[in-house]
Amino acid sequence: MVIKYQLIKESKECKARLGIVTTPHGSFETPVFMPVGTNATVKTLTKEELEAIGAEIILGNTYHLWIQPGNDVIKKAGGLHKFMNWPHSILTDSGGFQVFSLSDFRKIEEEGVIFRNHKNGDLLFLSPEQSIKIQKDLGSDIMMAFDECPPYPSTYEYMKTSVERTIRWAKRCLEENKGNEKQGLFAIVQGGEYEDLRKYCAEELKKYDFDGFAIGGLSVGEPKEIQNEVLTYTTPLLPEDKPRYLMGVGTPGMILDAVERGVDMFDCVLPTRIARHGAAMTHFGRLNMRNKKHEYDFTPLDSKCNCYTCKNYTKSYLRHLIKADEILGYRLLSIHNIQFLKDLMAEIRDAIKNDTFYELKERVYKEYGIEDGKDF
RNA sequence: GGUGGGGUAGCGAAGUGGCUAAACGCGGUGGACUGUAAAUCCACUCUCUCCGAGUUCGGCAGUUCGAAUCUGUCCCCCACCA
Repeated sequence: MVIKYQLIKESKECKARLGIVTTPHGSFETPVFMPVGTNATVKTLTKEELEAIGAEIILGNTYHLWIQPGNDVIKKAGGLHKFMNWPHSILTDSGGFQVFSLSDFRKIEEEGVIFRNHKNGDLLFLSPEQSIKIQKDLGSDIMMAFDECPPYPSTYEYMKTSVERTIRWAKRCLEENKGNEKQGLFAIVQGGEYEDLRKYCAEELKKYDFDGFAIGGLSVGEPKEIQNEVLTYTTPLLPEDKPRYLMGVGTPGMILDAVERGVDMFDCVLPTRIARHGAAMTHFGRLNMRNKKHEYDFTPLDSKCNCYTCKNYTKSYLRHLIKADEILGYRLLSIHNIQFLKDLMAEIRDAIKNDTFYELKERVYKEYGIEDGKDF
């Protein structure tokens, strides 16, 4: 296996687990949060800043890099690591999510998906083989299988058809990747809110030699209870000796819920996106830095945070930067928000180690003001 | 002093007889954001006892059923000429 997973400890309290994932570009402890860097950049941040935060693995995106600058450019640059100057691990999403999120126009066929370039309207065709070819050019450590991410809600009939196709596509990805000793490949379990379909999908995918397993099709607008329910019955179906990745989840409450059910890896655009929208994630809940109440507040963003931003700047200054639309404001908030989640993950790992997970979960829910249906 | 142009909500700026409490932009205030078409999007932004009502478009006086829009006059600003 290109990707190694070492299980360090299972929680005595719940399904949470502590592990170490090793890729060709390094290893990191899990549960882990992976910042999203779609366009070969974690928006606004440099490699040094990400390293200072302690990020060990980031995401890139097949679809976006395929249409710009083009996988050939990145291949010639020596791969995505060299291209973007990130010597640590990279996971690339397959483009499957863009089929879901991007286009009004798309036609899903057995062979692949026809859809339109969101920048210039060009007709594009993405298939499992094409996605893997691009990801090979990118040279990511972990590639994702090309899947279909069906919307919520979808009918059982549709979901069944979709899941069966996603399984066939996963096998084609595996076939296309045969002999690749440098990159790992994760399969994606779909099935929506239908337990038997999730089970079927997981059982089928488990038969093949994937390096890890993701749970997809969640965080697409379904209620939190459904997400938890799906995780409760899906995660135990996944191999214990491989990493488990919940795609697209990144609010503190949902991360805790998912870790509790045995998930190891997370990614989410939330910290970087809301930073650019002027919001900070703090131990006291979400702060909208545009708000007037921060005008004369000369204390740090988050008194419990030791990030670069909190060590050096005040709320008043950050509010000023955001209101003045100064780039530095968005950068400083991005640094803080990623650090915030990074630190939360460290706390989670400690809590698993010490079997104090529920204590932590309760505290975080209370401190962050997480309530039913409202998570950050 | 003369000639021309102009004074509209916090600012800029449309509107030139009824459909106008008045487009739009900025600013202001709040909200949203989940495998990134997102430094984006949404709402509110004259006053009030806010379903409804009341005062507005430099001031005053008129014309009219009805005026930000027409007339007179006064005040102020800008440009050019003396």
